Amino acid sequence: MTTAKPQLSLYNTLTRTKAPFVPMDENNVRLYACGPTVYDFAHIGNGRAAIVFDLLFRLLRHTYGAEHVTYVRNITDVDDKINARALRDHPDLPLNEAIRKVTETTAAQYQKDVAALGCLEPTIQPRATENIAEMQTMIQRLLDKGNAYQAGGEVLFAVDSMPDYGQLSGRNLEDNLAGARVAVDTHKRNPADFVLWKLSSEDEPGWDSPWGRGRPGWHIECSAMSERYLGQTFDIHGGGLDLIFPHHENEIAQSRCAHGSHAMANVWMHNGFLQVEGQKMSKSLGNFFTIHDLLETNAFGGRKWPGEVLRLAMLMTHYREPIDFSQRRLEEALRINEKLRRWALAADELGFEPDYDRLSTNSDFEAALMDDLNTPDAIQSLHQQMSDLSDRELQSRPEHNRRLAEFRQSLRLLGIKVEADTVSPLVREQLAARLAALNAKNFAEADRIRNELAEQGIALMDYKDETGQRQTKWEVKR
RNA sequence: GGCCGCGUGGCGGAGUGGUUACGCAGCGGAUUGCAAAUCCGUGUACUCCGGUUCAAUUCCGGACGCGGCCUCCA
Repeated sequence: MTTAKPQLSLYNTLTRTKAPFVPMDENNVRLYACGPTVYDFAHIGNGRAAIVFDLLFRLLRHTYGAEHVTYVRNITDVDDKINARALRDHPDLPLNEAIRKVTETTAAQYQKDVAALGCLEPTIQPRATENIAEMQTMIQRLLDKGNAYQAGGEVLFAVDSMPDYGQLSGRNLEDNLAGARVAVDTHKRNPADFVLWKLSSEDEPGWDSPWGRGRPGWHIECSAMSERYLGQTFDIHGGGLDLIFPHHENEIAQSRCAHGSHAMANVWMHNGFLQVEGQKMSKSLGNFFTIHDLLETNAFGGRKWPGEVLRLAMLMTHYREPIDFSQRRLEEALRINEKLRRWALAADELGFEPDYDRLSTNSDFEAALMDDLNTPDAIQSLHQQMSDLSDRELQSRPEHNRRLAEFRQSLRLLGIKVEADTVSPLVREQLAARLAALNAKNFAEADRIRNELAEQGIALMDYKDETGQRQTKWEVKR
């Protein structure tokens, strides 16, 4: 009996519908996600985006083979916020040096943070500053084709030159004007026109160009880098909901006009926002948390949170829905994670190969993920699997091992990290001493040791083995 | 003002035109020297008002509430 492999379906912001995903080239499935602007620690909202597209990356690798997927996530290291931060933090250094210091340390911190959240490294992580020439080439092409013009010391994209501008966000130019919040720049032909290149003053970073020493606008880098690494048209482009307009809309405008193409990416995916304890996360409300805060400090809920718990807390909700990030939610994720860990460690003791392709996951689990990354449903399957695994009758059959391996693979596909803990030799001695006390029915001594270990965060679980001998399992509390 | 999305039991959270989601917490039980872990059992639900339908939480319309974008933003 063979069951058809579930077909991956994805919700496409461009069409506002869910549809089967058909890659342009099965041997090179291409994904681009907007990465961080490296001027400060990434916050947990950034973390959610990283996790969502990492999961998609994992799922694509699982489906098409790890070597057949290219995932590009850019690092934006040109930005006026970076300049401001450099001036503030390193007033004594020359600007370029100060900027490099800011971008390098921030980028390194970002890599560390998202790795802790269980994110794989993307295939390519290009930096804007390493792709200035590509941006200039694209800008020149847009000028040559009449989609851009120079005015007021800037090169601007002319939205009127693109008849179907606004497709992604579902808004037309009149809608935008109705809001009347678009800054009125007299040098713009249309108030919605946006900057491709702007001149830099002496004390701003800049690159020489045919239009003078300056720096690129915000949107052009993604157009240039995605073309360089993924081609003029590629499969999937992702980012946060807030990027739909103007960022992604403008990327599409630049790329399609420069290439004369019908599409920049076939599928556009956007993850939902998160709130913190029911409120919008903002520095002024004092509920702004970085990934680093959650991982390494007691700022949120008075304790540190393991990366895999944060990841699970995110995946408990479908990626397009809003999340209310709360302490209660993290506590629930922590509990679920402990349970997942126990079964995963049981599987690891049997020594299964950690190889995505060699072992299949549970089919219900996989079907859930293939349905537009329905992670809550996938987690439901994990609960079902654990429930099945604990069935005595199943445990007596060889199939139990296979099911255990499937479960382990499911967790891997989700990117939930599980690593065995270790304890010191001293703790091992205490465990042995306690077991001896138990066998001597010296419960007072046994409880004393148990309490002592509990204070170190080590929880004990007594049981009897097949021969009726007392045994103790331990667990490091997280 | 324009555009987009959401409203499910104490909490988290899928899904469906008619049948138990699931989990966390709670409660009861098994087990345990006591615990912990585990297992078994268990209550509470689909914002409101219309419409379509034999039947709506599920489709349509409206109201109310919440969030996002239109300006830097995951």
